[in-house]
Amino acid sequence: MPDSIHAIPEVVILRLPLYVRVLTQLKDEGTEVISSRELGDRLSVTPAQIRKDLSYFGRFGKQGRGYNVSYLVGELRQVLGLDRQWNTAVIGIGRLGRAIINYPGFAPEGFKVVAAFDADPAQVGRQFEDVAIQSIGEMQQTIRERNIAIAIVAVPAPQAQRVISELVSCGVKAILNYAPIAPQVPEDVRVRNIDPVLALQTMTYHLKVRQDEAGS
Amino acid sequence: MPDSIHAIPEVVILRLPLYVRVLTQLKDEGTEVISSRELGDRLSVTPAQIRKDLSYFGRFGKQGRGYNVSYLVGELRQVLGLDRQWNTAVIGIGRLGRAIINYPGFAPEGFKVVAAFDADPAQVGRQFEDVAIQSIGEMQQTIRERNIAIAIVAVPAPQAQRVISELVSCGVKAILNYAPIAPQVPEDVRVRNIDPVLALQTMTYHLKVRQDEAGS
DNA sequence: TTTCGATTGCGCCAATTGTCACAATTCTAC
DNA sequence: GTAGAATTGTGACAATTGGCGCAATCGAAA
Repeated sequence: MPDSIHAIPEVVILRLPLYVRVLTQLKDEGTEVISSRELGDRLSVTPAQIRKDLSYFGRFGKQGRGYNVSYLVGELRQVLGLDRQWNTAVIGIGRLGRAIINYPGFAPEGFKVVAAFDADPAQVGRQFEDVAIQSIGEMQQTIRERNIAIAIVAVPAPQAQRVISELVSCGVKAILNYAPIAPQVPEDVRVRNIDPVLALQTMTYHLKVRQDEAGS
Repeated sequence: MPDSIHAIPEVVILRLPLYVRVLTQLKDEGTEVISSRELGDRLSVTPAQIRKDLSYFGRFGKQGRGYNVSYLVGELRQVLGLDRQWNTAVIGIGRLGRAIINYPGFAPEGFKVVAAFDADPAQVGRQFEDVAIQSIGEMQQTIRERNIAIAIVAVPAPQAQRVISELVSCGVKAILNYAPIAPQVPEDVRVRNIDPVLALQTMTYHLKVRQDEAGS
């Protein structure tokens, strides 16, 4: 159990899915073996970093040869818990929420939307892609019954913190948040924010420097 | 010019938009002054980190009092280059691309979609929200003419790297990528990826640990 | 077999990033 | 005016993260 000796840095966990993605692609292309150098080239990271990241979880490579792609991707999927299905619920069934329910990219990766909730009584009872919309009041019970571990929040910003707090009190420990806010949650709850505006705003700083230089 | 002495860590740039967002909200709520402690509480960051981050760009606070919200948000917007309009182009006008063009959240923040491109000739010429779809071949010229600094990529994964490389050769230095790939770009080009599956996959690791513990 | 080029895993060090703690300063209240 | 409470900005330190370099090992080729 090599992963129980030292705590694993969170940044490492954040990189593993990237490795999985590229390795899966390599596997589909028929590549059987890959070195940390080649993998690093594909991901724009140093080979040393890849080797170190992987070494937190085991010894997957062979000296002089590299990593067996199928084997490594399998091990990493297991490490990340991607070897099972995860049930999710979508909260907020507006344009965005409907798009999320219809998004075909989740299911093949093991993420299944099994419930949907909306505050608007007019929406309750409607059906999208096998999923019937329920009222917010039914959330706690459904989350328990359907073993929902991950919530996807797509409500308008003003309601987002309230909804997230409610999810937390339902025992949800992982939230994918599409609302443009900085949610406050207990530290044992993980939140990932999807926020294109924020992403754009982190790039303009560098563009500005460039633009200002050109102007002077 | 306090920001010219030391290079500013990239992580700091990544946090600034968060500060801007919360400060803007505070401003709207009528808060005039805020301390680093209160701001830190809202963002789940230590006060020291906020003070240090801000200190890279100037001295915005007053001892014994805190930061004037309006003033600080204005300064930070200027630092980030959010005090101007940024023209963007969307490439790939499928379901996702159309949703991006119609998304009402960009314009208020100064990001304007002024062009749209698609490889499918049947799409070319159609109009969405003031924006006429052009062929990929017209990209270079339009990017120059319309002063487009940021590209938003919403093409299917298999085409994404090719499109991104083409954008790079058109001189684009900032790309918001919705395709589930790890794009390779020169180091002077910035890419931010929007990828909900990847975000979910970074959370399951912790859920798995919890689940496994419960099982044993 | 033996040799040789390739590549891993990891100890150790370097670089980066975060936090502490405190002097300096501001505001308020009396 | 003065005292005291609050809070910034920053230098010094601590913690975290990344990368180098090399012994160990693998596979191929002769």
